[in-house]
Amino acid sequence: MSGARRSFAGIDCAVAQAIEQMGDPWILLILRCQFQGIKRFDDFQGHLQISTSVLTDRLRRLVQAGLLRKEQDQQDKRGTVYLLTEKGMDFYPVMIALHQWSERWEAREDGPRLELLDKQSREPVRTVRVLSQDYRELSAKDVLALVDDRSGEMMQDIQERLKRRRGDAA
Amino acid sequence: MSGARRSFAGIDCAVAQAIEQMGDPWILLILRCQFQGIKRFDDFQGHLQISTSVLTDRLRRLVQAGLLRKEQDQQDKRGTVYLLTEKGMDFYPVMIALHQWSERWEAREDGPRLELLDKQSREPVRTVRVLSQDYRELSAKDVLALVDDRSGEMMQDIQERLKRRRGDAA
DNA sequence: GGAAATAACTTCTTTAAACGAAGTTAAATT
DNA sequence: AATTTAACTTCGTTTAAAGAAGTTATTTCC
Repeated sequence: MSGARRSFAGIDCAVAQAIEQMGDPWILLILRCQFQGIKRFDDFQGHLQISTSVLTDRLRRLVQAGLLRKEQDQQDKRGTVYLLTEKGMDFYPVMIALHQWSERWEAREDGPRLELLDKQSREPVRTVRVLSQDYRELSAKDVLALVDDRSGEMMQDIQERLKRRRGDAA
Repeated sequence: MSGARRSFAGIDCAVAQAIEQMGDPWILLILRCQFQGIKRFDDFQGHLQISTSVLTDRLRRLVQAGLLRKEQDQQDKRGTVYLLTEKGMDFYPVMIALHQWSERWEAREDGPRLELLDKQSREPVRTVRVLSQDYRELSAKDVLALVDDRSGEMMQDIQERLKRRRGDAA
């Protein structure tokens, strides 16, 4: 981004918070590499063709956000390894959901690039979905997003706008 | 982004493709609004405090990418409604996974901002996870990412790098 | 043990895309 | 007919991204 890089920190919404940290192409690509087992500065660079200054910046941000931690490489003391924290590993469902969405809608004609198999059973993993307690697949229209009373004006503002439009319109 | 806006289109990887389209804060925030039922230009602007030029651009991109479609508002013929396509609706699991991840790691001290309930049962939706066929929760280390033979050099390059490092190191 | 190589950065300059503000067009309400 | 409103477009400025070159501290090679 440029102009004046906006902050979404003020928006009282979990997704906006997440986007504040993760809504950057390089951040997401670096994390994707992590899930493939890439841990070192040079390997990120070799794979992603990212400039050193940007890579440094994004790794720093990821460490600051608590998704990665820095450690000295035990094999080569010069080296540094960037390892996923629990918070970082917990991002895995988002990454896989993104991967599967992309495979569904931007698929190459000659089949999937990458198959994700459960190591234990050797079967493909399930498609990541929003599920009910009894495992029904839910779409957006099946889900009620209940705004908590304590929420800021932001969320309630939306609901009022929509109410006004539906009710008073025409 | 600036300098020279990088394209990830060349990277032969589903996630990179997805990030090419969706790895932008405004794109994600607009889509989040969509899932909340916001459909009109002014409502996006009122909610997100996004400048008109950027909003125009991002809506255009979303239409071009096939996640939204433009239609004339039936109530007010001046108006335009932006509606989710099937591809757009299919992004829902990614959004909810992101939401839940954020609630887990950036939670406010006074509880969740938004509760997601299954309309049918009124119970909370399940946490979005990567699941095996028999519904075991899988983390990254439980999943084998099998690279297809037909994949480009990119993916295989990673595997070779890692092999070399493990094998020939020390 | 000294020289060359390598890992992981910093610093610097250039560039172009993103941002915000103000202006525009066309439809609808008064 | 005049005013308001929706949905943009245009324009100038800002600023982060890219890329190249330089830096420091190990480590391997001879």
